[in-house]
Amino acid sequence: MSDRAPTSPVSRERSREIKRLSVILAARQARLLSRVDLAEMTGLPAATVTALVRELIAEGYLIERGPGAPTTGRPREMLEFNPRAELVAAVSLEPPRISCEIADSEGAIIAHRTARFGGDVVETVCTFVLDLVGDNLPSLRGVAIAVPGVSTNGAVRLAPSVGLVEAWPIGESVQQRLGVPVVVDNDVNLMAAGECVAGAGADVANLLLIHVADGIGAGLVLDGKVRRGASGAAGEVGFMPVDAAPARSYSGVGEFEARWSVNAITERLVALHPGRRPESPVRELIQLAATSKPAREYLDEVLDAWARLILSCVCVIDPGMVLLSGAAAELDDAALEQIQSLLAAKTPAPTEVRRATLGDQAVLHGAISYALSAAVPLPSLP
Amino acid sequence: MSDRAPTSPVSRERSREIKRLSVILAARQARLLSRVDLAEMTGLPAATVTALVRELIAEGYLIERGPGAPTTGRPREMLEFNPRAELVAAVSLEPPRISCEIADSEGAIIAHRTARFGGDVVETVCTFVLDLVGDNLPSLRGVAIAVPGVSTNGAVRLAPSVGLVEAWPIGESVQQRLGVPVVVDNDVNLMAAGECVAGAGADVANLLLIHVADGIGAGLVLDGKVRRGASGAAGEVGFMPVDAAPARSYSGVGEFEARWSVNAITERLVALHPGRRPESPVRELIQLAATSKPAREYLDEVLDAWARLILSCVCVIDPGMVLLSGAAAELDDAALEQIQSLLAAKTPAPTEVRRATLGDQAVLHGAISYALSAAVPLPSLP
DNA sequence: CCCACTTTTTTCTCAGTAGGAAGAAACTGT
DNA sequence: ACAGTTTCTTCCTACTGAGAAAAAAGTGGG
Repeated sequence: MSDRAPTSPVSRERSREIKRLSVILAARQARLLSRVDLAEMTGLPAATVTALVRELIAEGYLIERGPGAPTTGRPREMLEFNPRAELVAAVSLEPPRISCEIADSEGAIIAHRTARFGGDVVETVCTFVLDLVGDNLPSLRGVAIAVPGVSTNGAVRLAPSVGLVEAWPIGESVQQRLGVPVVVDNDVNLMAAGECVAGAGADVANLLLIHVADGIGAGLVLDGKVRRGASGAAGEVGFMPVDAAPARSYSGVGEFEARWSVNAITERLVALHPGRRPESPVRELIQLAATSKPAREYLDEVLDAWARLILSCVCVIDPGMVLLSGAAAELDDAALEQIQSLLAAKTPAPTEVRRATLGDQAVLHGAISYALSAAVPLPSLP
Repeated sequence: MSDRAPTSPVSRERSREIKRLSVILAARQARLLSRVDLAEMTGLPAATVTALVRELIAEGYLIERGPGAPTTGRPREMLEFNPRAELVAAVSLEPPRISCEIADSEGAIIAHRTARFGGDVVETVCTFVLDLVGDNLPSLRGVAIAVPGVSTNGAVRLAPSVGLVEAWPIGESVQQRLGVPVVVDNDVNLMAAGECVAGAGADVANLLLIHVADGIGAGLVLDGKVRRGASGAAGEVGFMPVDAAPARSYSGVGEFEARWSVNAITERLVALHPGRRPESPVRELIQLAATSKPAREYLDEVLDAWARLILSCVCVIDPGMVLLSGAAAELDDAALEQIQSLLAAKTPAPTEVRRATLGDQAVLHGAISYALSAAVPLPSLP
């Protein structure tokens, strides 16, 4: 796209798109508002707003909802933004499973399906999306595909631990088949985006989300935009160096996550308290720490290590807000307070640590925000 | 600015600014080009370009330089971009010293002055800038002020080590006095910006610059834009945790820089090789390591620590390129190769390590790029 | 030296538009 | 019932984006 000859930055086509997007974004944010409100929020003159609103009503984006609150003067005609005018497909690839949800721009799920797949992934994704969206295809604005590895330019280069082939441009193939924009990204990045637009981070423009599961990864949002880095590997914090670790080459599993991920915590828990492997080892460890001194000491080690990981990240990017996700979201208030204290003692910038709140819904909301941003990609101004 | 009522995103004023900026940016980049080139680079139609060029010639931005290379057809009239049409003041505050340079947009210095100051900083800065710019005041596009601490929104919150007062909105005061945009930032951030536009990082959009001096700090550029973080503390990598460090509260000096900055290296060098404190301790250490086993071992420790610092940063943001500045730029090829190898063994993403090339000029070029970006601040589109 | 051809630059032209102003509509309050 | 206020719509026009045409300035061949 960027290697095409540039079109005029002030063309009538572009001007029209800018006005439409201004109104759509204002309406999407406010949900219920009048033409006067739209004029104030966008800076467009009243005559222009009238014409745009007429158009968007005809297209189903806006619905007239009757008079506003009684005041002096002509009552406002309230307009409701219709999230069903913009549908998004959120696809999650966790080989051998694929799941797909169709949601409106508010996150309400309209249809979903989960299945195993082993054939052609592009074919499967397209079939799922088309089946689920059905007659609403004209309202489909974009597709977001979550993968558990590193993606660069829509080609997936997955972590060896989940064993999909490398250099696989599924995004472009799906986009050609479906005719809408398709974005592919790491699922932790999508979680960060989701929490930023609709979760624990909805009130900030910068945040770091740390997700602890079998691995440890992070999603970084700066100025409301997910940052992936030069090779799509931003947030691979599981590879943080641990001083005492033995030197070894790249193996797909990072030093830090080898010692402090859910797998490592589970191993240690079973050693401390022989029995069945717990479903939620972090929660289990916290409970055990109340009565067992060795468990208490180990919990302190874990919290100290996670606090140092957070501190390392804060030193680099100063996000102001850190969200803990996955197993790390299971920490109780005391543990959270402990991490906050460890951090406060050494951090160069005030940093608030919160639990992520969306859980399984984070990826969906992230996918929605991605797909809607991709749907009208206004080229950058000079 | 962002709390003002928005103006129309498609107004004629805005349209005019966009066209002018498109042409100025294209000309600035190309330096010598024709109207046909301008039309191709900006997407503007030929008629529009003709009118804009006439205007910019009248204002001194462009100079007609005669026919281009002979080809079939009417010869092109070559236009040269005039960097003197855009002057920038780069101010460096290192209490008790202040220095000021006036440069054109290519970095050519027109005037400079250094002095001690102790009175009112705003008054001193304004006096310096006005004196140095003289009759060229109409060409002054902006002022950039470099400080050795953390700045947020033009207010300087300096590191305790250099002892200036906190919460000091010099940027706004200078802007009101001079009537041009003023930006204030940490000098390491300005170095990163400078290397990105005119130095070792001129061919990339993302980079991390690590500066080793009495402290250790970093500047981060993502998508061509310096990132400061939520509190302006991004890049405070001197505060990276070191596993073996004793716990202590925030003291203005970070764990990592306490052990691996120039001061620390100097102390260790004097212990290894009693004598005068060297001017360039890193260079000295490298020379000593060729003949002294303890020095060799210490050099390996330093390089390992710096490599781990770089690895920590790469895990978080994946810049693709790391520039070493200050004392770290003094590493020889062998040492650089050693860091590159240590990194390659553990990094999740390919990362190239280079020396910064601009040295003392980096802050100036950073200031130029800041001031020119601030000079025409097109508000973001929706 | 003249002419055909090519390419660049400038001028001409006009359908479309941004947005101010005026008018219509729909209320409240007296 | 009417004045006043506020919102929404229509009217109007100076301006503009950009395609097309014309003018300009070369080269190359005969």
